[in-house]
Amino acid sequence: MSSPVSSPVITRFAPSPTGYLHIGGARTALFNWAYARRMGGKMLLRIEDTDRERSTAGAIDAILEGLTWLGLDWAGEAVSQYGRVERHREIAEQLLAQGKAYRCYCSPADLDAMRAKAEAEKRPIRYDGTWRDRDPAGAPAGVRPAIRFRAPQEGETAIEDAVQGRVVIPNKDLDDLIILRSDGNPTYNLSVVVDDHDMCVTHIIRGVDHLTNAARQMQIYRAMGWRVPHMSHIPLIHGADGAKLSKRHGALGVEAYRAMGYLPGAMRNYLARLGWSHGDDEIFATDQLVEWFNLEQIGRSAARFDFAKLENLNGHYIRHTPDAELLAQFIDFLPHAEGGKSLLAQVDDAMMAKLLRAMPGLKERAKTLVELMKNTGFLFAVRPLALDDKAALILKDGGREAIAGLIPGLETTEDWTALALETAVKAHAEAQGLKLGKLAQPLRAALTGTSTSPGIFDVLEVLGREEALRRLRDVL
RNA sequence: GCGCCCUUCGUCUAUCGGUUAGGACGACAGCCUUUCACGUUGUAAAGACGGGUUCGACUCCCGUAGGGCGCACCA
Repeated sequence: MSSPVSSPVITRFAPSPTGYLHIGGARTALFNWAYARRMGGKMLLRIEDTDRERSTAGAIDAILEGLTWLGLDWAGEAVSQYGRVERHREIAEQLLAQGKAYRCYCSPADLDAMRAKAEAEKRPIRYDGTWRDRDPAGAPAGVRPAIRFRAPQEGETAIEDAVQGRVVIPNKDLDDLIILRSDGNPTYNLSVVVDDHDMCVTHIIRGVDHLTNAARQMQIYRAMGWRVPHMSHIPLIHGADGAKLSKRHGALGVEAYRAMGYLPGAMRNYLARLGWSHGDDEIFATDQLVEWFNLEQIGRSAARFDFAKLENLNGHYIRHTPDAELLAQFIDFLPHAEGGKSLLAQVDDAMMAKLLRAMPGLKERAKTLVELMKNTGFLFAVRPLALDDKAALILKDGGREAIAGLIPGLETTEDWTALALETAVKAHAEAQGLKLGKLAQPLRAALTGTSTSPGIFDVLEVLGREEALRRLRDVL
């Protein structure tokens, strides 16, 4: 039992390990985490693995890894719901003993028939209460019964929800749900209530898809005489077309976002703004989120997932992350990126130094780490460089001559720094009566093999005198 | 079919009866410029529809339409 006075806020994230941690789940976790932090409480993690058929160890790993990547930590060990089945059975038996539940001898086939009939007669599809008041003595031999909760049939059940407001559901629309399967295993609605109670959860924050369950769970809380936690049912995230999230739209595991080069900080910021707001604030650090986060400002309508905005935000985070830190994140990211491992294998101390020096120019031009990785291409490239079409054209179209004219001046440049090189090249341009672009683009083509890159003088500097001059001569 | 929920620019949202309905992303245009970006200036862009209530509705109520979620011996 929780203490009556100023009990600490305890939230929980309770995913079922039947797949990866998808974006909706990630946001639910974020809200639970942020709220717990805001209130000085803690978030627990419970794996809802009572469905032995569909739960996998791989999914559990993916969820834990996803949360960790996102920087969302939880208090204590993750709780396995399945590990608590005995306790769940105990409560089911208790309910049974108190007459608040009863044995149902209907077979799955019976129930299918019941549903089919209801559908044919255009009646709501619900359990018809066949065994609700029937004497178990008349039970068919050899049939193992399930245990059903004896739900109130009259009146209504109201949910006081911090997000949805007061939601009232007529009890006649809630049937007698099975709490213990005929094989003796508990079902979700029973397990959740028992666990949330036993774990002293004070605030439940989850998707609205659980709203109806909330009503059934409330009835179980009442039957047990337990205190009902505060509820917040947050709206779902939809795809760009407004329909259910599909793989194309973002119903990917968070590891996919990681592989696409999004920063965890940017993800947190983006996810926080999906359904929650703090005035006109768009970009805020996680500390700020924790300080501001509340339940009142969570909206009630579903939000569409918008990659363009995520990308913009991610670009902002990349640009504003200090070079060394960003480099560290980039290195961590490489193993998760397509083609990143082979690149990582080429990273030695010298390359790290180059990457660090190139980072200011690189991060200005990347919205994702994947883009940043692509833009490091000129650093990893080996001579003679492969030229793309545009670069080849630039060199063909007077570029070679421009470079030939430039080399002597570069060779004699004492100080191989962006600043000195810029001075030298500009002086040459002026002397020859050329626009800077007529020299810069050929340099870029020869130095990077492409027509776009960071500032050309930075490229020259980062590459170093020897390598840069070699690349230039290669092209003549 | 039954129940519940939702509806402000293309998208995310602010507004908690009185605003020229604000911001952000995206779009478009300009500036900056050695490319690409960044940055910067500006433009277009919204209260689903119909009734009420009120001196006054985006805001409150009802209805309609559209959308979402739920209705398993899944979670």
